[in-house]
Amino acid sequence: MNTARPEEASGQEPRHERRVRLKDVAAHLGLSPTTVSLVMNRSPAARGIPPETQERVRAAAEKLGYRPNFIARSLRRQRTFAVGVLLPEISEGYAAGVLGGIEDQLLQEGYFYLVAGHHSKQGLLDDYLQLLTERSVEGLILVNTPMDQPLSLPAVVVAGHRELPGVTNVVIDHEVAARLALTHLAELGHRRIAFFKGHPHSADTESRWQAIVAASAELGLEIDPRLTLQLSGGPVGEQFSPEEGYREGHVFGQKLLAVGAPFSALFAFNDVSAIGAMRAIVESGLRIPDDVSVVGFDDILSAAFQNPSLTTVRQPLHEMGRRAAAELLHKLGAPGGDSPATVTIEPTLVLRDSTGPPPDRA
Amino acid sequence: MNTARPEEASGQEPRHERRVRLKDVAAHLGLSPTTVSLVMNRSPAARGIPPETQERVRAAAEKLGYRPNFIARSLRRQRTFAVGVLLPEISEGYAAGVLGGIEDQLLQEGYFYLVAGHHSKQGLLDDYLQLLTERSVEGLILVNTPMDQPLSLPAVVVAGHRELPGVTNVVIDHEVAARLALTHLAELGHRRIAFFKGHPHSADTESRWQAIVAASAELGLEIDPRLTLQLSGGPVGEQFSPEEGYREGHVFGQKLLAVGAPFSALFAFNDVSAIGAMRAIVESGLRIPDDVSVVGFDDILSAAFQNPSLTTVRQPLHEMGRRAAAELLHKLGAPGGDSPATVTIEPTLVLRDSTGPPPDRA
DNA sequence: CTAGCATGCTAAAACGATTTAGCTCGACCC
DNA sequence: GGGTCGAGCTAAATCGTTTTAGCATGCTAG
Repeated sequence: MNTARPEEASGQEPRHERRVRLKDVAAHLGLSPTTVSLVMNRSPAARGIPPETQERVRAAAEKLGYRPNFIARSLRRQRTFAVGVLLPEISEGYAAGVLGGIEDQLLQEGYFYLVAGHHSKQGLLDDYLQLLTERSVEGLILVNTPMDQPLSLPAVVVAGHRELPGVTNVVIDHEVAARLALTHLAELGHRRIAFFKGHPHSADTESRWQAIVAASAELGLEIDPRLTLQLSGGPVGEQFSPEEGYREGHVFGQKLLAVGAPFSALFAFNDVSAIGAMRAIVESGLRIPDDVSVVGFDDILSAAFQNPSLTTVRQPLHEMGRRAAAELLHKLGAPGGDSPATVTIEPTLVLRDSTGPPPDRA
Repeated sequence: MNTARPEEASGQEPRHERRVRLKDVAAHLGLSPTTVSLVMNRSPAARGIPPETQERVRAAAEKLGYRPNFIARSLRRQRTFAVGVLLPEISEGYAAGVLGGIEDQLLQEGYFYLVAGHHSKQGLLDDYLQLLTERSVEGLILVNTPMDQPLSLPAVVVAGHRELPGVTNVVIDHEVAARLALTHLAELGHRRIAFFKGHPHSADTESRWQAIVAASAELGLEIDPRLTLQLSGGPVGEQFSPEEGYREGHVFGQKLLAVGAPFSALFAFNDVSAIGAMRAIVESGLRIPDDVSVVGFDDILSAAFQNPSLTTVRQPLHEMGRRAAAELLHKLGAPGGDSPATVTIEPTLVLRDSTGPPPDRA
């Protein structure tokens, strides 16, 4: 019935009561905002404030439910503790895996991040880069995102095409990947191995292929050009969707069988094409792994669910994201410090049921 | 080492030149910051400023490369154009799909978002809720995230357990889902259908099962309790990983076959358990779909890659994320306005090769 | 007695915008 | 000649912090 109090007056709607500000705490204590700020931030300058007062301040802050306004603080300190992440799109599988790792690492270190999916459109990419800068992100992580201009912020690139001055690249160790897969096949006894090469526009294609060539030489395996098929990858700049990759794998599997040159194993460029090829192989009446062994690359979820389950080189996407974030935070913490140009991540071989010894030669 | 001219002193490293501020543009033109601000924001109050001056201002801003500082603007306007997203973790598949939709919608409308993965830990959830609030997000989207306390911000929940006052729930239309799947099976001629019920702690379990019961009645199908298996789902509060779900599906498929009661179709709770069950079915010597038809739920990527490919009820995750974001933006735009308590999204049935007519009865 | 020095605080200026409330000047009216 | 009006601006407050530079006050030392 008391109408004097404003919060009573608007009693109908439970209005958002205003957030408690530093100033409110100060007023409540009869102290200055400065003092409260110093205490709350455990600033070294709070040396001069007696423990008793400090305790009073903290108690009041707690009691009033004071929470500092991060925006105001950011403005004043010129630090946002936020980084920007640019990627083609989240649902892509690859990017989502990496993003998960980025997320873990950043939040753990008290940072947040803003994500923008540019859908492989240059215009959007430029716009979002602009917007992120306006929002004062402190650094950038680019996932699977081609970039030609030099960046005005500290940056780390995951699966990037080219080298950019000052930016760190996080890449999978293709040497190890090739050696793992081919050693496994060679030890099983395979000598004639077919390959799917990656799309010419994919970042990983070239280095992976070189690693395969090197590892083959090391192991004394010969590469038969007739058994080396290059996936097309669709229109420049766009990525194949997984379904398209699967279809292409299916078609290329059929092509491979049609070549006529004998082979007992296939090392595909990625899991989706491997899975597509498996379908073609099974359809042709051959059995996996009895007649043909198949090794994929990536270790997507479906790889484990295949029948037979797919042996594959696992890209630790989460770990790659984690490292990318860690590397960026390092740059932010030590500007001008020593940042590696490249961080290589070790893949692992996941042994499943799609590989086995080659059939006995008649 | 401090010399007179700072920018000369650090000449070695091409230091970040300071961002151009509003004040700089104003000074450059001999105008006041006020004027420049009015013009740049096309404020109605800029009515009084002659077009010629406006043009001068815009030209100068362009020339100097002026970009407003979003932080400062946020502080003054008390708007951040940012929302917070809480989810268990990004790589989970479900959440990543929804996040993709959220992302599309929000960026399109000029918002950004901050994501926090709480890994199903209450402590982390509370902390991140706090942190997001401190960062002044304007609203929240909770994906697959149980929440008991009422929230202090406008919020939309995707796949939430309970109803919260004032928050909008985005849910799949289970009625439609059940009808789609069961009608399909009934039309093929199936009468004896087995079911996997969801984990007791999953948000969707109860409503989906009720919908199944209702649809069965409608279609004159009888539900045999012996053919109704409830998945366990592991420890309370934790989610099964996909691999575990797959293994559970495999085990439950075996159980189902061991029951001895005849059935010609299985409607699983999700794709991973369906895929696991398919493996058990094939291993037992039965053929899919000749002997047993299988319908999944979700349409994960692997569903299309199975052999045979899996007929499933597709949850349009992207669309659900989009709608959630749209609904939140609506709330933000019209506070106190009319927000539906529930938004239901229509699933679709994806026909593939795991369903067919039942075997002829002898 | 006074300079010097802790001690315990605070005033005020940032940070970079937006926004409210005018201010100045000339033209026009009566 | 004084008042009014509109045109074209601007001063200053504000958002909520942090941080620099001091200001009182009382004690001690010389």
